[in-house]
Parts: sequence; C-alpha cells; structure tokens
Amino acid sequence: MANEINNFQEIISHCKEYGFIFQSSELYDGLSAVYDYGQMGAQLKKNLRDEWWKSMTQLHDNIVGIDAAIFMHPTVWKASGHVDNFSDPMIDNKDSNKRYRVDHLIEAYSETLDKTAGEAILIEMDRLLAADDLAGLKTLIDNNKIKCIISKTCNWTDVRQFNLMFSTQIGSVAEESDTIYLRPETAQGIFVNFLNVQKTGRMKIPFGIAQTGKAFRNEIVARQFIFRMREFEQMEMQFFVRPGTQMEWYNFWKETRKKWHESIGIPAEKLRYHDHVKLAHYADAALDIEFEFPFGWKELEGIHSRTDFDLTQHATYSKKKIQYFDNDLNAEGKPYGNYTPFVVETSVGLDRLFLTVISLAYTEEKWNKEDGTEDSRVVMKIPAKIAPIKLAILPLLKKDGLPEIASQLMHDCKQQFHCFYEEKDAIGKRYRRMDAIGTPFCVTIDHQTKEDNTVTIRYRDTMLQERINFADVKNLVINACS
RNA sequence: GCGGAAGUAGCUCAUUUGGUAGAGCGAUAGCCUUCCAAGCUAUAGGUGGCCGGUUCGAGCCCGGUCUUCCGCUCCA
Repeated sequence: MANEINNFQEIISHCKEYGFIFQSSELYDGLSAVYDYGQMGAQLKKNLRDEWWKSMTQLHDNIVGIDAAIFMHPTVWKASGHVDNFSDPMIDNKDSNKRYRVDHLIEAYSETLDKTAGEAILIEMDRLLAADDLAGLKTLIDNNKIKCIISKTCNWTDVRQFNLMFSTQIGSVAEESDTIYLRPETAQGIFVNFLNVQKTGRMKIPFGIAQTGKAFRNEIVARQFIFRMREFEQMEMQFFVRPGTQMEWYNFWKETRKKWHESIGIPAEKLRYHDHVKLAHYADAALDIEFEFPFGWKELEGIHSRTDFDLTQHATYSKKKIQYFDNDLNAEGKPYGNYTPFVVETSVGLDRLFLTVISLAYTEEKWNKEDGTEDSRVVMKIPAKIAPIKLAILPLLKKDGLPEIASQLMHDCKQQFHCFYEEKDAIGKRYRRMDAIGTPFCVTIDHQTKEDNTVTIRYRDTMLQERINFADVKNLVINACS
C-alpha cells in the first residue's frame, strides 16, 4: 500500500505535467480544494460525461435529461433539510480534538446547574445565537469554565460558523436582497421539476430524470486531490416509481450502475458495494458503489432509495400538490390512482470517476532494449472510447511529401474523432508523448506509404505496430472507440 | 479544524557556518535522421511562495500569511 500512496503522488504530478488537472488559481498560490481541468482533462471529463449521458438518456426510453440552474429558491433548501442540518456554530477542544455544536455544549452544561442558573445561561445563549455573536458565545463558555467531557479541559478554539452551503445575495440592493445558496447537490433541481417534466414529456411511471452539473460544498477539510472538492460535478438520475416497488428498482439500479462502470473499463474486482448501516433521514435503503482508489476503498457512486421524502417536502413547503395519477390496473383491476411517487437515486461524482479512470490508467513500464540498456515509459492506458485524443498522425520525416500525406489523413479523420498532428522530434519521442496523454493509436507515414498506400499503426498498450492500408485507418479507430 | 513537516526554473534537485543563484531533464527554434525519450547548435525561463522584521548585507535567522504533504478529526 505504501507504494500505491507514492504512486498516487506521481499520478497527481503527471496530471499537472500533461495538462489534465491544475490547481485552481495556481498563479496566486492556489485555492484549497478547488481544481481546474486542463486541455487533456477537460476532454477526458467530457467524454466520461457523454458516455454517462448517452447510457442514461439515449439508451433508456423512459429517462430524460434536464439541466437545472445552480441557483434555486431559498425555500428549496429548507424543504430539503440542508439549511437546518448544515449550518451551526461549532467549537473545538484543542486537547481532545473533539468538535461540539455550541448549543449542544452549553445545553449539556446547563443541565448540571440548578434550575435558575441553568435557565439564565440558556436565555443568554439564545440571545447570542440570535445575534450571531460568536465571540460572545466563546466568552460565555470561558466565563462558565465549561469543560470538554473527554479531555476535561477548557482549552477551546474560537467559535466558528460552519455552513456546508455557500451563500450569496440575490438582488443588488443589500437590504432588500435574499440570501441564496449555491446548490449543495443537484438532486433538488430534478425534484422541483418533477411535474414539469412529467406533464410536458407525458412521462409514465416508472421513469427517470437525469442531470449532470456542478454542486458546491464548503467542506471543512478537503484532501485527496480531486476526490473531495468544494466545487464538483455530479451525474445523477432520479427514478420515480410506484410506492412499494422501490426495492425492486433499487436492486435494478444497483446492478445496472455497477455494470456500467465495468463497461468503461473498470475491473469488477476493483468495485464493490457498501451498504449504509446508518441511513440518512430521507432514505429507506442506501449503498455506495466503492472503488479501490490508491488511498483505499472509497465511494464512487451512491444508490439511494429516497422514498417520497423529497416530493412530499416540496409539496408541503410550496403548498402545491405533487402527485401522479397511475392508470395501470392493480390486482383488483382498478387504477392505482393518485400517489406521490417514490424515488430511487443514482448519483456518481464525475470528478471521482475521472480520478478512478486515471488511477487505473497510469502505468510505469520498464524493459531492456535489444542492446541491453534499460528503457522506460509512463503510459496512460485510458480505454479508447474515453481517451481525450484518439489518433496521432505522425509523418516519419518532415520532408519528401510525407507531411502532405499526413495532412490528408488528418483532414479525413478529424470530423469523426479527435486527432493530433505532430512532425517535430524523433518518432520515439513522439510515441512517448502520446503514451503520456493516453492516445491509443499512432499512425506513422513513411516513404513506403507513397508506394503502396500503407501506414504503420502503433498500439499504445502493447507498443506493437503493423502495416495497414491508409484507407482503413479511420474505420479502425472508429470501431475501437465505439 | 488540530498537530507536525515542507515551499529555489515546467520537473528533479544543488548552492558547507548569512555576502545579491547553478546543473540535469524538459520546452522552443534550426540542422541531421527510414519507426520507440538518438545527435549537434542556439534560445527562452527564477524580484528564492507572499508580506514584514533582525542585519552593513537574508534563499539561509525570526514573525505572519498562503499552499502542499503526513497524522488525527469531520463529512456527502
């Protein structure tokens, strides 16, 4: 495992060196836990997103895609529970490293006092909480010598406001403006559009709504490269089902999603299920599909049976009826009628999927050349269908008409897939550069091409090469990438 | 968030106790070259993370700050 941790550092370096991922605002020393995708990374990420989108929407007749805004009405986050669950003043004990919600700490202390003193301190606490007086809360804790139950000390940090949601103001006049949040998850954009999509798309249950997009969480700590970021991209699908059938669909999506990961080249033995023991307030079943990252098994995708919690909450807060009329006949021959659908959610982190793909792809190879000296390379064995660049077109020499033939091939292929043209440097160096960015195929045009219209195609993973007809190159790549 | 360590060219690293920075690789341009990081020539690139202090003088000492790494903690 120690080797794999080191290897992870090398993967991160490689990502920067070859234009996959840069730290955000690196020019200004960077912004913690925020990353930019570079020229190679953006294309790879887009390819992954496209594969997911196609598998969800194009290949399922009963799933449609939407693209909801990042800004949503503030009440959405009250209905979803995020406002209540994700913002509290907290304090840490420096000796035990234990973190407390300030109100819990003071309430616990008040119970150790007699009734009058206990009530007095709670009244004071409520006043300070209402005034957002964090320094006052700290003073209150200090003055009463409230101790940590673990370390028994009063060695406290300052009181700090933790809010996992990013907030900003909408409306340009500060006094009249409302606080709104950058969405901490994309799911709510689907729930609030449930009726719109169901009615305009004439969708019949069971059906799904898919969406990809950015979400934002003000994480307390954020580490492990792009595994946990403040700004990240989710690809998720909410599948609406008849109440009582949710477990059936939960199991269906559990299987389907794992198979999809395998279909983009993730080995089955690197994936596993992890059932949640402690369920979130909205779920009646939940599991993670975990991947064995270089730093251990971690969640890649979540499958949650969310019951009718979300739609019911939005119905309550919006005071609108959110129901579906089911004309299908039940066992007694009568329509199932009106009900609030249950939801099975699949939610995969696109950045985590990206990290999965590159950690699997990154390979260091060493071997002995014919003259006995050692040779080596770093190769990104990214599956052809998601590789950022599919084909490199390399004239062996930049003279004798070879670049002209290469340009012709470039012209023929670039409408179909992403090609890269290079005539600088020795051929071996160009192959290595293509290995480093994961280009699965290189085609070299040489003098023989002029005689018999064949070219050398060189395969990234095996480094083997063979001669094929100039005219067959395009279809070979298209077939390999489909 | 807490504790520890680190930050010199794109990368890997030098610069012996304080005296205004070098190498290899890489990159770019050219020459040469018939298939796996070849050779030759030239060029670019660093206010030593940033701010402040001590000193005649700071990459080196001190403080702060930012970022990263390691351990703990927290979390979808």
